[in-house]
Amino acid sequence: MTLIEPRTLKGFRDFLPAAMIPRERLMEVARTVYRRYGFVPIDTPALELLEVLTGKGSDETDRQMYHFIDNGGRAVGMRFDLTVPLARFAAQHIGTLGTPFKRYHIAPVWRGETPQAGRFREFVQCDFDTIGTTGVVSDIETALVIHELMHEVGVSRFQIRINNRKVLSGFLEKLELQGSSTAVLRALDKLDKVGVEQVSKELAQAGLSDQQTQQVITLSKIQGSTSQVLSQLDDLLQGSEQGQEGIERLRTICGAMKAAGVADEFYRLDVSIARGLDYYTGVVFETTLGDLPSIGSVCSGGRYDNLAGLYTKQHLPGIGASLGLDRLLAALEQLGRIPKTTPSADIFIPLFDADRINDYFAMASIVRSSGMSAEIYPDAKKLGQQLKYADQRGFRIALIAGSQELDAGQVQIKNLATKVSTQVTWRDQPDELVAAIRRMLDLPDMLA
RNA sequence: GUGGCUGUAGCUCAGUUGGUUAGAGCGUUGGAUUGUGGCUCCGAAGGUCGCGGGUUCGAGUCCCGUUAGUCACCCCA
Repeated sequence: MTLIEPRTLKGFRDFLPAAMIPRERLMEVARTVYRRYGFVPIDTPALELLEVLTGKGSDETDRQMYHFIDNGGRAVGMRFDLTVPLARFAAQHIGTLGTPFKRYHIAPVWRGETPQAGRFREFVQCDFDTIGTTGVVSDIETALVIHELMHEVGVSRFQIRINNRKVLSGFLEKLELQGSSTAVLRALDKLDKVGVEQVSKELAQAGLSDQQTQQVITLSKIQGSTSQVLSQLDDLLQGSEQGQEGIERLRTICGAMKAAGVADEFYRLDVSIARGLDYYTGVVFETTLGDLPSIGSVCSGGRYDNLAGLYTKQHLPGIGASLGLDRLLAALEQLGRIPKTTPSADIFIPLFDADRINDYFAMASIVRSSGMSAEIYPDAKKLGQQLKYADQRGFRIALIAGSQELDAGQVQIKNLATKVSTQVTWRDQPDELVAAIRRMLDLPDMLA
């Protein structure tokens, strides 16, 4: 019989424990931060009817979507983000949920695009959105959540770049360029990457006159402290009601961030941030890592006017952002920030004497009820080999007991890092065992 | 979807102008007088050189195709 070569699909990956542990940690961090701000969890199916998913999508997302005909003849697609499912979800349930509604959603999505570093065909997004309100408080909260997420994850250098689509639209309106807004925004979005010259060329190709191009470039060159940027924008957008509205909101957001204790280095007003997606209408965010900008944005989002217009007549404005968990993880890995050792439990119990498994299980049970984790080695191998395993897995304490100790109701508690060990009588006094382990863990680490 | 680079053991790589049975380190595994690990020493397993075709007396090495990774475009988390 010929063997089937075991492999995963292009852009799809397995996760070994060493990768899965930090991955779960990251999800836990995201959950904790979201809950801290009053967001509640939801989940939706991986598969949706194709018409639900393609409704709003651009040609690009349609092309990247996995879809097929199911056994009942229905056209079905796999979700490529969490926002479209949210829109459908909101249209169906907002009546019972009420507004404002703040939810988070941590789940995998699928896109059939060419994989690259930090870009996969199956990846987890951690979305959070506030729907049913246009209040600036939600804008501020979104920025604060992003800021807190990055901190809690352990990234020390990052920058949340903030812009407002209204500033851009107001500006384009002034130049009578509303029609080519998408092209202009796309060109602006990659200013960082390709430089002024290339962007100018692209703008010219989009049908802008030399003067219009010049104006757009002037706008994109605005930079400096938040107050500097705001005053320059003020000048440039005199007479544009929409533009002034956008500037005012940015001013409020930055002021509140400062008041909330966010240091200047972590955010910046950046007019070139436009985001590709067309449905953003207000504030937009993009977060890049100071130590690895090339991997792109790890957390992006923005405000939209009408989330679920395709599915309901109810008007649902909102704002949200998405943390790219797998991209962030790829970045942390490239930066060497993923710890190598993967401790599976706190306490290791070698199977010293195969005839005394009842004693080992009794001990493990005591340890586990105290809230610590314990593992019993499955084979009665030589003690040295069992300890070697414990050592490699990063266990901190071993409970070693052969028939002699067990007959006396005792066990040896050994700190694997310091090699210090003590003897304790545990039979009929489980608290003694737990206390002795705690004492052992509190001892200063002699090797450190 | 388009183009550039890469693909040798589980991992990181070496492999000379094409020339016998393809190597190293780490890891895995067994042992070093059957109750205590990380070090050391000895031994072992593990490779259809990504896959398929071609050129050649002979291909890991050259050519073509394909697949996967990677980078750029596009798009985006």
